[in-house]
Amino acid sequence: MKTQPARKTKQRDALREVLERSERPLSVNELLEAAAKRVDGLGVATVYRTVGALLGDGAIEAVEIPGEPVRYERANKGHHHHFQCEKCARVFDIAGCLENLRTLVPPKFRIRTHDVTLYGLCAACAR
Amino acid sequence: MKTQPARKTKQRDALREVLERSERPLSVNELLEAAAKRVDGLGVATVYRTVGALLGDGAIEAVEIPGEPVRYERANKGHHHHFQCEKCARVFDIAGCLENLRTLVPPKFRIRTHDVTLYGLCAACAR
DNA sequence: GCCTAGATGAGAATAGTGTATCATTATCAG
DNA sequence: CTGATAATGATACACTATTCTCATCTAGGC
Repeated sequence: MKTQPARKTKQRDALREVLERSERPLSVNELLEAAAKRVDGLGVATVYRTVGALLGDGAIEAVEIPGEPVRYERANKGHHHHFQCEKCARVFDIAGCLENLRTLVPPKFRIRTHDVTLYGLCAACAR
Repeated sequence: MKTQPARKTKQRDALREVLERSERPLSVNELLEAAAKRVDGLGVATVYRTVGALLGDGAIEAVEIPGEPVRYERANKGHHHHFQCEKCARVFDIAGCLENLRTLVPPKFRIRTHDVTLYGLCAACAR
């Protein structure tokens, strides 16, 4: 998988912009759907290719939740975690993080990263 | 998916026992591999069926980590989370949990559950 | 405007998981 | 011991997510 040699196209612009403007992580399908409104006939392959390139550039990051398709979001949001609504299945960012994680593991274990995902109902679905 | 009408077989015993004795969550393949040592010719279908029944009984619980096959572990361990070694890919239990999660989400959101997964090197791989 | 290599889109191909089918085997009540 | 029927195992099938192929299109240097 090599870096895309760069050429400005409307499909890439559309995808980049959708990702840039979204306040929550989007799956490939959500991306396709949203970007297809701007570029007619947009295909999945292009979405995958562009997402791959953006990941390579470090412009976006993957958000993985078990049993769910991978979602992507802007990389410049700082450390945060996610919340998935059990009703509408959308994923939201949540600010902040727990910092006493180190204390949880046995002494010889080395922690490099961590994921925290909360599940429940989002504001819209909770009423 | 209905409850299995119960009949004692060596394959079920083997699977139940492997799960019972394992100190860490096991995937279907790990289960198959481990139980096949006791019951020759054990098939995947039986593993899936048995796991399904045990889940239904509440005897085991699913442990899901993004991009990884689902693992299963005894349900009577109490609340805890998991650690995955980035080298050997095994998953370990970690005791304890962060309790100030409620403070992280916007006020209208309702939290029902949460997952915390740490990644790094296990004691064996860290040296 | 022309040309070429990069980019695209449609669909085929792949990979990983889990379920359904069905002939055979084995449990266990009587 | 025997028979009814649940359980098994091999395999086909279904699904989803992602990659590949390749003919066609197009951005952009000249």
